Amino acid sequence: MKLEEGKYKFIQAWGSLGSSWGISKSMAQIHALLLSSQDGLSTDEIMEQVQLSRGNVNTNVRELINWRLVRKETVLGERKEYFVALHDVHSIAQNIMEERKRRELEPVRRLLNELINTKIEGDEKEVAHFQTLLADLADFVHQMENLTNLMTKINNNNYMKKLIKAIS
Amino acid sequence: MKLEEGKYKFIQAWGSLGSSWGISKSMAQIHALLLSSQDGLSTDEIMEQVQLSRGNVNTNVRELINWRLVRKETVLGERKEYFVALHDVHSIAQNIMEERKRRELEPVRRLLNELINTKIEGDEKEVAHFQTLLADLADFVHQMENLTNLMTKINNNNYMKKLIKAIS
DNA sequence: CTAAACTTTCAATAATTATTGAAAGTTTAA
DNA sequence: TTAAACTTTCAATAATTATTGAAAGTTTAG
Repeated sequence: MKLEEGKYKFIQAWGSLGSSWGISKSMAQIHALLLSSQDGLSTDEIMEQVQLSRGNVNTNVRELINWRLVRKETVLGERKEYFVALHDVHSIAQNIMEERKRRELEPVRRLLNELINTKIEGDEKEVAHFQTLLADLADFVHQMENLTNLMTKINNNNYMKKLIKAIS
Repeated sequence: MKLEEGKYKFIQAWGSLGSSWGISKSMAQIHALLLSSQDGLSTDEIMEQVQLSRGNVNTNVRELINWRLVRKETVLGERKEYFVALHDVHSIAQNIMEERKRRELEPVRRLLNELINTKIEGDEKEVAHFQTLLADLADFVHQMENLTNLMTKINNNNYMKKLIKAIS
């Protein structure tokens, strides 16, 4: 298989996988393209290689920058911006985990805290059940946050990585 | 706040959070309703309480059953089916992690393995970069799987839970 | 300044995904 | 059997989300 063919396959597949990750196809495709390119690419190069509109590329590249998965790079003497992916898989993983924590866990925690701090009236047994549910969920969120932190530790520590493997 | 109001709030909020989890709003709402009800509910009761069509409730309840988050229950002498949520938060978490592993990680692994097992031709340096990327991603997927397994262990082991907290 | 070379925005549109509800299917009691 | 009491399916439709592309905005060189 030619390299171009491999990259193409990777980009397309990453795109459709993106959907099941709750990430837009374009964003995933652009990310895959930048991951597989050692050097940075310009907006026009991205547009051409993944066949997307200028607006789409602009929006999704900026979203990738928000996720800290891509950064801008400028070449001395050129006006154009080039975009380079973060290539270290551990850092990629860490940034994705952190972003997910922020997007998925924090809103849940806000909701739970709000309800936990409200006095609830009604049938004693049912109220107790509901409050137990809230407390358990809050506990779970907390545990997930711990796990995310652990993940970060693993990335920075090969010994930790082995420990995880050993106790898993 | 009245219990009904609290439940209602929880159900609505869980529904919109569901979207950011890549789960349909209806499924998340039904799940929230069943979680907050100690006893099982029939299709008609669910329809009424979350204001959804029969088809929608049927589809999403079955999806919740697929995720192992809900089970059917029958009452002796009644034809109707009742649906009960799994109420143990640790088991819920475990089932969600496993389902996500199956849906999100396994397809990635398939893709990576396919590309890793293909001979790729092209500029030596670029091929090397691409293959490093594939290998790194495969390693990451593997690590995520380990982490999921660890999660399972934590659920079943309070000592482990403390250990995680300690090393995080 | 002005124009060229870019980047960003956003209303319109397309694509995808979720939801409905009526019809078909199934099970059980009599 | 038949009919009542359910559950399931699925084509039509609605709702949501992603994408386009042209216009507006910004920056820099001359």
